[in-house]
Amino acid sequence: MDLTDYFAQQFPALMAHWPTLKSKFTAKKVSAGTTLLSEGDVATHLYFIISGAARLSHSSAERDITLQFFFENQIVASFESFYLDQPSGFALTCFEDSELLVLTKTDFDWLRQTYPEVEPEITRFVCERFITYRNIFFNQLEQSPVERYQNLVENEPEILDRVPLHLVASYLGITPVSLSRIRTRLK
Amino acid sequence: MDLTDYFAQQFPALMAHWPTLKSKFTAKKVSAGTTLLSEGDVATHLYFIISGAARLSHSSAERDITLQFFFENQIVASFESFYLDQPSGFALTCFEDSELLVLTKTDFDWLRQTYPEVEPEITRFVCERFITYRNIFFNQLEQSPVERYQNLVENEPEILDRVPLHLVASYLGITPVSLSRIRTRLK
DNA sequence: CAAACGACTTAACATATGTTAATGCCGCGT
DNA sequence: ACGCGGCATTAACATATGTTAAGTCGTTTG
Repeated sequence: MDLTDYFAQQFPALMAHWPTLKSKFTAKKVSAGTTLLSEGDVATHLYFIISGAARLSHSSAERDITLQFFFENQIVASFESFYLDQPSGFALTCFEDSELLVLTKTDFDWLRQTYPEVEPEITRFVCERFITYRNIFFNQLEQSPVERYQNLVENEPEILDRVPLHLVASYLGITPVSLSRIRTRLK
Repeated sequence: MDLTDYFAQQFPALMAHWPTLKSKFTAKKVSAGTTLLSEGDVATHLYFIISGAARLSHSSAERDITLQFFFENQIVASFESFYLDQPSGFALTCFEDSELLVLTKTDFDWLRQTYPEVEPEITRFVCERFITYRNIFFNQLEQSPVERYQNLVENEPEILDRVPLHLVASYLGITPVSLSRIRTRLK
């Protein structure tokens, strides 16, 4: 799946304007550790990951929680911030060297206004994002760390292959020490 | 604040059609313990609380979590289910004898279609609900039970006055036993 | 090439929570 | 009036987690 496949799937009506849309994306290379968006800032860019990996996270005094990982051929942004022009509750960081395609909010808004027929697709996409967030939080609330780890092994093994364990721990909402204990316990 | 004040505040454009809107509401009395919406069902009604109290909750095998309490002069529903026609992730239950005004989804949709100028207000309202949920979940994730209890005492003392402690515990994401210990510790 | 750094594991300790169970209190209904 | 049930508190116990610290291994870097 490449960028065109992604858009064809997520935004069929928008895809009709692909030539225009395509020209709005600009390429960008960043090194591991680059922050694309800080918590509290309003998102002004949307990214498509050509190669590399990013994480959406939320930090407090005590913890650093990863909400989601993003890899090749995925769109990533703090969508609710990008869409609503609200300060983001999440930070967005590349944890591998990455190649990105970037779409500015200005171009995005221009597309929305120019092609109003895509509006429902965008609304639907944002609503689905919110539902996704809700499900992520439900998992955190209703499952134990062990259960969450087992789910990860079952359903998202690619994350374990690719993401350093201390970030996996933050994804599970526990410390790296605790994750290590869980892994030995389950051996 | 009564129902008209509430609508004037939340939906000024909708309020212009108040006489029509008013006639769509029907009164309903329910006794404590009545479930207005079960988890997994699609919300077909919106409620305005004249008197009494309700809670929005999510149950799993292990826990029963209260996300929010609602009292007099508040609109309550599983908004994301009502708006998106999706199965609700939450149950809605009255935990006191309550008098309600009820608006059906059918009438709600009729209002939306008849007065399209209110659509942005509704979208905004739903987005704000999502942001509210996000903040509730953030609190659960980043604060300790003791901190959450202290926040409650500080910012929502009316809940402690009115809600039985075992429900307060479910609101804090802990067991009644643990809440009781926290309270004695803080004395 | 050696040192430094990052990632991961393991151990030891303190602590808070869940669980289960017993007790007391209060209100409600028969 | 009496008894039952729901609610809250308290105690005892098991357990998982966080914290701190130490140690290993591998890679990067000067």
